[in-house]
Amino acid sequence: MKPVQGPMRYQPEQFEAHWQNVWEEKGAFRTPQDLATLQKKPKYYVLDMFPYPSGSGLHVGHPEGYTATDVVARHKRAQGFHVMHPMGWDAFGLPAERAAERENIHPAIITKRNIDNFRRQIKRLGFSYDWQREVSTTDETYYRWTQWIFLKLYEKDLAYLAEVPVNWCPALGTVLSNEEVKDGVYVETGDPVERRNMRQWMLKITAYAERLLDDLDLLDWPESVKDMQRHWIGKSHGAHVYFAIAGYQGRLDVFTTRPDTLFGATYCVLAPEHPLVQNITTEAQREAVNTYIRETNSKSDLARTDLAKSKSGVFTGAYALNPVNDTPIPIWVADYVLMGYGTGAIMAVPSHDERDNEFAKQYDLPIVRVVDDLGFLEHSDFLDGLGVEEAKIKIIEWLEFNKQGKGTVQYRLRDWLFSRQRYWGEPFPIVLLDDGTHVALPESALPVTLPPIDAYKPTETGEPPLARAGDAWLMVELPDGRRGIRETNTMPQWAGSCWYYLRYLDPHNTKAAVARDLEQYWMPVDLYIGGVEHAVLHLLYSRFWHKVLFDCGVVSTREPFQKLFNQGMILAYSYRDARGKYYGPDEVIEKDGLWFTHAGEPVATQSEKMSKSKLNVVNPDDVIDRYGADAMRLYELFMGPLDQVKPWQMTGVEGVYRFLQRVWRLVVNELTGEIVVGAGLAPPLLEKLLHRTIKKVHEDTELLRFNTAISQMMIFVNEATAHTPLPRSILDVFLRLLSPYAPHIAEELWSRLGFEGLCCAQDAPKFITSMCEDDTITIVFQVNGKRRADLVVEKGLDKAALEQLALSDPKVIKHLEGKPPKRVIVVPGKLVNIVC
RNA sequence: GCCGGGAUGGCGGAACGGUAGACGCUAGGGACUUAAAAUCCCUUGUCCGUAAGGGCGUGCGGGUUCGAGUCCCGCUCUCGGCACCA
Repeated sequence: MKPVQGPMRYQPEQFEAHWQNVWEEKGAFRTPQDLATLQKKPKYYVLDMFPYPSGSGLHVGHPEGYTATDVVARHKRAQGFHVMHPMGWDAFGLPAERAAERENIHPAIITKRNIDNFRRQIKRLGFSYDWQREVSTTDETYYRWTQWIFLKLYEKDLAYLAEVPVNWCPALGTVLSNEEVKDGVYVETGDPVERRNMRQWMLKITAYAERLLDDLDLLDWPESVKDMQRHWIGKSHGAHVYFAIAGYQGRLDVFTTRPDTLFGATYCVLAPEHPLVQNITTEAQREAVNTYIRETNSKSDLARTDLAKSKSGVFTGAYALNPVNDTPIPIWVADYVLMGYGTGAIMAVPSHDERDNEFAKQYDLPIVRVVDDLGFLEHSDFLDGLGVEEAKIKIIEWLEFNKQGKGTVQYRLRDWLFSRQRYWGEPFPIVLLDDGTHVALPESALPVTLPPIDAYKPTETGEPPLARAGDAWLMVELPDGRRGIRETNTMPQWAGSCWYYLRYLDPHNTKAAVARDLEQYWMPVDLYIGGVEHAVLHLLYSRFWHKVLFDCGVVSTREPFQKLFNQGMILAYSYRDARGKYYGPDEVIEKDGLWFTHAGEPVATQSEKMSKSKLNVVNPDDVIDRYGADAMRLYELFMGPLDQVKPWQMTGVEGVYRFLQRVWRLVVNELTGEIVVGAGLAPPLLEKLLHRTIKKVHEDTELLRFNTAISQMMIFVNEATAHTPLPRSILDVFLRLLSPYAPHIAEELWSRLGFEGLCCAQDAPKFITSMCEDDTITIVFQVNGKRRADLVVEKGLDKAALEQLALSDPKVIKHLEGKPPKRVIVVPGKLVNIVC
């Protein structure tokens, strides 16, 4: 047959949308809601991380994880599971609010516009989501339950108002949580953050620190993500040590992980914000201390971090008394000690702590060694000669016995700053009373909906935007007659994404966040795929809420996400000239491996994160327009292992597109459109290859090794092409195998071949083990570990026979060079290695 | 600085301790075509050689093993994360 591309060639644009409509109309991916039906099959819950529908739409990085979960979802359905595979929108948040400000449109309208665009783009890929379960955090029917969960937190005393130093971001006009700030800037935008004291809502995540840490062991997560969480929680064992202060009544508590080095403490340091500073500073030092504190306060967090290279501090004039020997040691103030950790005060042991050492050298403070090179205590009285661990135990006993301190556990984790001074978020179901107290609204008052306001910015007096709402919204009369004003802060964006995986299970329930029996059937999430950027933020917050809900009896599992998998970022090639100016892919040409602008100027090429400023963003719409959704899906997965960072290459899309064309030609005559089906049986070798392919695709899909699964299907199609026309039995099996990966072409060819029903609704093909094995095998002959020959032999030859064959092989004889074999290693079915 | 990944052809990547480079791309050659596109076939790690064949090859240096991309020790580079947390 002449391989010509005819008029009836593979044209995905002619049928992809059609099949998407058919799936939707027939409810092919709708998951039953009725428990009796559900319980007839095992369940599988495969979840994508909740996308934020941004104004710029999707780029090709987004659908990587979505394609992976979709293949798994379709695969599991075909394996006989009820599959939960939903999609929705984490749609509260700043960008929509800023766009609203710019365009003077309500953020809800911006949000709807963005969601519509995201949904359209996602739907074009033919994912098997159950769209009847779509949720958006911004819907009243959704955030009603976010508020309800907040009430649970409030009831359990896990939500409280506190005057705390917060991360205030002037550019955003709001506070941020610790997790959102790094090096003094907001991690998302790089806007600087400063420290302020404000009265804010906090969630007591620290009360769950131990469980959040321990239960990580139950999870099938990447070890790196668990490590990041462990580090964030930052549990450390140590002791509080109480220092008396010369000439002052109060005492100074310090936290140390090295109580064993107490005899080496030569000074103490307080954080500049420490309340004792003002009390203990002597008159002689007061001015110097106040000056230092003023300087520190004026430094931004960023400057504090930058200046970390050199330490600074000032002497308070006061002396602490070392509890073990009453030695007076000076108390300093320095900003290398943080108020937010431990007690905000330390005992400095410059001999065994790098930071203290640097400080001591800078200010000429004494350094006393108390642990020798072998790790034994010295100059430490009753601790002398002990190892560090023994000494720790002994000194803690001593401190506790003498009431001079106690052994403690300290966490790095701090409570979660939970309020934001923005409009586009969930209002708190809280009323502030005249007397300064606050009360939670009853459940019947939910939802507290967002009122219309005239502008999405703070008031003249610096109050949050919600303070602009009229009295009708702001003023509340409680059932008992008391009057108050509504809380005008809103919840952070993380709130809605903390529990969305539960709402998908029962999205239209008006009586509960999720029905108990459905929750029990579906939870936990079996596979959760998303980017590593949420390793701490979302995944820690979400686990915390889940545990609270567990304690409330709302959920039945200790952890929400059993298996987590991080997809690697997709990069794209960018082109930059010597001056650093970027060029788009259309503006450059390749010549002998080097790249030039059309004007002939050389440009350097590198693969970088996609961004508008680098002119290297690839839009899935463009890819689908040219190659279709199936090619897009296949390429997303064929590029390489899912968890690896890898660059997008348009030529690679052409490769999988050509593969799909070959699949097409297995069934359709491109010139006439006729269906090409042969009579009789397939050649036995092709049949065997098919079974091996089923096996490999099945195994690789289970292990999320999609790239090698696709590669195996390519091998099959390359071979099958040589044997057209293929019998129906072969096509039947192969199309069902291909369907999870390239569902549109599978459906189209399935239908053209006149098979019953929808291809995506069929059972997965099964392989026969005996069919996966060859009758003959190739045995490799090695001489001294080097491959010298091979031989095709029957299966099942024993070691002696294989050894005989190897020793009589002419090439082997040649390489033995007449030397007698010293040793022969025979690996049946594989090789023979002759050592001489 | 600390904690994790990673390093294999021109490129993306394959390889239960057992034939390194599957599959795809790119490039070159050929077929088809008036021509081009598309498609199909062949070649494509590198060096020597007309060939047959052979040498060398998985970031670097050692080691274990009959045999190492794979395991161990010590480095280099690179990408993430954390970073005055006492």
